[in-house]
Amino acid sequence: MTQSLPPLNALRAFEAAARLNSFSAAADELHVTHGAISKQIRQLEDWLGLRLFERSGGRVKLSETGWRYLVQIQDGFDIINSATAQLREPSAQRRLVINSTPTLAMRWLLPRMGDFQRANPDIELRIATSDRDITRLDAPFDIAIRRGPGDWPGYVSQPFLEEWELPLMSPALLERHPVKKPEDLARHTLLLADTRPTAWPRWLTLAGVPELKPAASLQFDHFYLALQAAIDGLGITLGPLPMMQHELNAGTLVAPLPTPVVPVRGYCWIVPRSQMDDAAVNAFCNWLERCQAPAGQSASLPDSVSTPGRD
Amino acid sequence: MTQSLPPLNALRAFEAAARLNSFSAAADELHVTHGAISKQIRQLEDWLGLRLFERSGGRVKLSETGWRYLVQIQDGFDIINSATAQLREPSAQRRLVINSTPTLAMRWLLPRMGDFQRANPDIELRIATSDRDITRLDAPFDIAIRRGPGDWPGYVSQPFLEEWELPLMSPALLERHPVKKPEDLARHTLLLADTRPTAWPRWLTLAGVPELKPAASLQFDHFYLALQAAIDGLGITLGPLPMMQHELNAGTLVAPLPTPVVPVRGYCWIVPRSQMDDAAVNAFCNWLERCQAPAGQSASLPDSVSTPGRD
DNA sequence: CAATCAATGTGAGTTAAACTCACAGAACAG
DNA sequence: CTGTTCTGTGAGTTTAACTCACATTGATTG
Repeated sequence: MTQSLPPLNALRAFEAAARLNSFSAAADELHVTHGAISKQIRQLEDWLGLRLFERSGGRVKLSETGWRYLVQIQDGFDIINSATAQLREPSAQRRLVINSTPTLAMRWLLPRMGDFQRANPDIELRIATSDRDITRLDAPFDIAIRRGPGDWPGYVSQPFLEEWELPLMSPALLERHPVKKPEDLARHTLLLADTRPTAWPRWLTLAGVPELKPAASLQFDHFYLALQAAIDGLGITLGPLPMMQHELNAGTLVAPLPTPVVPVRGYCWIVPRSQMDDAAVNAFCNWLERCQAPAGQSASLPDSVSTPGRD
Repeated sequence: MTQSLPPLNALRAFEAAARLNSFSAAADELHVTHGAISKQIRQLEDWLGLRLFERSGGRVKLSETGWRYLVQIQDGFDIINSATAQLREPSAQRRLVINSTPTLAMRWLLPRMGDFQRANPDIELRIATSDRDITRLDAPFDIAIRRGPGDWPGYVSQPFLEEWELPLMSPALLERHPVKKPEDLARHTLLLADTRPTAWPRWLTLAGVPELKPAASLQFDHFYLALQAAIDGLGITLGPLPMMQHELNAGTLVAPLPTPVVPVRGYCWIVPRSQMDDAAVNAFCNWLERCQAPAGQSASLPDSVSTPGRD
């Protein structure tokens, strides 16, 4: 957490000077003397053990290192700043705010949400997306959706969707570069996502090829991009079922290797305990629980994928 | 920026005490006395003009307000913390890092990226997504893609994709609720995205119905979700062309009202000046510039959309 | 060229924030 | 009841932040 924070006041002086590219302008902004700024920045540089500014002839120029540092800490200060501003001006919230992981929103919620809209025309929604742990969210929400089960004190949560993973790719790619056994993946581009760092290593291990090196890899920060890349034929992703069942049924994606099918954590809705009496919240959660896809729809698989017992 | 930051040292004491739910534990962690923590938190509360903890009988309990504040400022501190840690341990980067807006990644880059892969099999990519201004990014990148033109000192930028907007919806929704003139939008759900706050007001104004109120609205933090919601038949979004031309051609989406077509800022690639000699960077930028869709493909429009002069 | 200006650097001194210490009060457990 | 643990607070101490005045440097101007 805060175990190795630099001197914060000095950091503040640095941010201003770096942004303004001028110690005296920073001094003006912070209502101190230029000498104070000069010293604070020196202090910070000494603390860090490196130079953040290049100095020449009574002028300073932000170094490359300093610039990289600036763009990062600015975010930190901005967040603190806006958190503080929000604290001072309470905002009224009128619509149901759902905070979902992006992939689940794209591939599970939106395709089915027409049903919710028709059943609840008086409930307006806002969908915000994040992979963050709910305790780390910037904005309040009525319902969050995350992988679970999890430990969320002060919240009520309930699983509503299970998940297991297996390789998915586009039919066109499969036709161009057939995949009949796990070893064939070595000739492919694997699609990786920051949010699921252990997915491929785990699958490859269970498939008996832990040392397999792909021909190439394409990295994404979010999984929904990896899924879209698979649909666009860029490579092979580990795909979640039943979330992608619709794409399998439609033939947009195929599962070339039906085993191993790796069970992973599913999804839970998470609601602040204080919101549990809200009718709209309850309507949405009930709807989530009723969304499970019918079992055993595997017509488009090369072989029949055994779907683990769900009845 | 940093104009209204609370006393940072006090804030740090608050974060520790709130996280640990104990002033004395916070004192231990920060290597000060409990009295110091008590006073710092008092100072912060006075500065803010509100109570962050509920006190009873020599015990403290984080208030609801305090909790909301905690989860937000923790992010800020975490960012500063990890920026500082990164500064101290340089990390080697090996692949071309593209930082794109999510919508452009999903709808323009990924569908075409197979071409880039085939032409450049030795260039591995990482796609990160963000709507932030490039000066506010957490992580370094080789190439950023943002709406432009913009003012990016220290960078080289080049427009590569123009854009204009008009309403898009799914054919199924159009059939269910026909749209023949702008006023008909009043019976529909409009899809809104934080990243394009003025899009609908501007379009409605140009369409001559500035006061139009939709039957409902569905809000998203990101535009790519609004586009997916339109494809899933949840409502009408303002859709960008030529980005969504493929969906129009395929009949996944239709444009019920061909005018007004609103020109908006297009996209530029943005590269740090220091990276301009990199062959991989140049290959990607050149590819971006060659990606323009062929002009005049409007077979799926109810009426022929006049595509502004592009030849 | 010299003079001027604007910028940062720095030592000594001053001020204000941060902190300690010791005592106080409250709640809980045994 | 006593002992323990926790936060609260006034007085005093320490330290970080700051000012002030002078110094240095490079750019600009005449």
